Amino acid sequence: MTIMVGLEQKLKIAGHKLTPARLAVVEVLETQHDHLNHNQILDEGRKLYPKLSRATVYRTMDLLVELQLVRPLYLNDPTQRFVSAAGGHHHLVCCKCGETVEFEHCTADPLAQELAEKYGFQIFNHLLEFQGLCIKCH
Amino acid sequence: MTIMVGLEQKLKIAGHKLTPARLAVVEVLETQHDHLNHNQILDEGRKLYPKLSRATVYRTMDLLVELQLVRPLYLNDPTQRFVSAAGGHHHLVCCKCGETVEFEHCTADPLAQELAEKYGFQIFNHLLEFQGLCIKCH
DNA sequence: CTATAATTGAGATATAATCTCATTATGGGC
DNA sequence: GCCCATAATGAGATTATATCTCAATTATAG
Ligand SMILES: [Zn+2]
Ligand SMILES: [Zn+2]
Ligand SMILES: [Zn+2]
Ligand SMILES: [Zn+2]
Repeated sequence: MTIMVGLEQKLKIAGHKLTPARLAVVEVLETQHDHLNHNQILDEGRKLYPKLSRATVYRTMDLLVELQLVRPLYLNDPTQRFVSAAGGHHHLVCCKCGETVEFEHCTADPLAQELAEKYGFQIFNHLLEFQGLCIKCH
Repeated sequence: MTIMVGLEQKLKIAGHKLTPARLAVVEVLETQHDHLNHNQILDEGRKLYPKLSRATVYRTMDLLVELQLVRPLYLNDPTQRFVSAAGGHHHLVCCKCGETVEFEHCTADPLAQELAEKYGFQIFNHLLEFQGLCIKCH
């Protein structure tokens, strides 16, 4: 999640303690790829800080979600995964084999504007996910 | 999921047996509201067919997903929920209180076309979800 | 009606998420 | 630098969700 820079700063500014456990989690998010789930964050985090506990991973991710630095996402298995909360997230998912392609070009922003006005929402980001069959599966 | 008509027919056409357990699940999907999870389908289904087992609910939903009559979705809790696979699904979700608004107008279709060509996907439907704060939470 | 293969239910098992509570350690105040 | 209040932690128990196993049942074609 290399887009996720300065998580440490942001935690501090928000008045939270910079404990080794949190720093390990944050380090993982900043250096590893996107879409990690709690277990993967735990495993990677323990390489940096072996005492790291599962509960702390869950708690730290809750905190980061609350601060809107990160957001949860489900792909093709029943675990919650995390991506940067900045900007949109765009997937093409194959219903059969689960292959996932990410794409960049997206037309959601004008719509976001419109919806924000219509419903009084303040919109930060979005997920646009297309389901279908990949080239190998049809 | 009142859009979901004729599930029964479609199961039969696809060569699957019309057992009372399946009929109960299908009846629930056709008469209750959207976004039910496995547990809710089980509870409702048992009102129609008390012997209905949890495993059969999971299996039937797997089958309906495979036949692309229904598709899974995660909202603000860790349970898989189901909506009609027809057309798109469009949400505005409040990160704080979880309030979910559904909207209709959507601009994803031209993009779907473009992506289908670019990546060789055959696209059936999509999910467009905006995250933000609802009017009460900001 | 019968044969057969698909389907089922019950419960065991596996995996994911949450909770509890005694212990530890950060960071502000001095 | 030291102390203290309080936030934060870790270990393990608990709960919730999902998957698997297998003997028994049953829908349907013929
Ligand atoms: Zn595929
Ligand atoms: Zn977008
Ligand atoms: Zn919906
Ligand atoms: Zn749409």
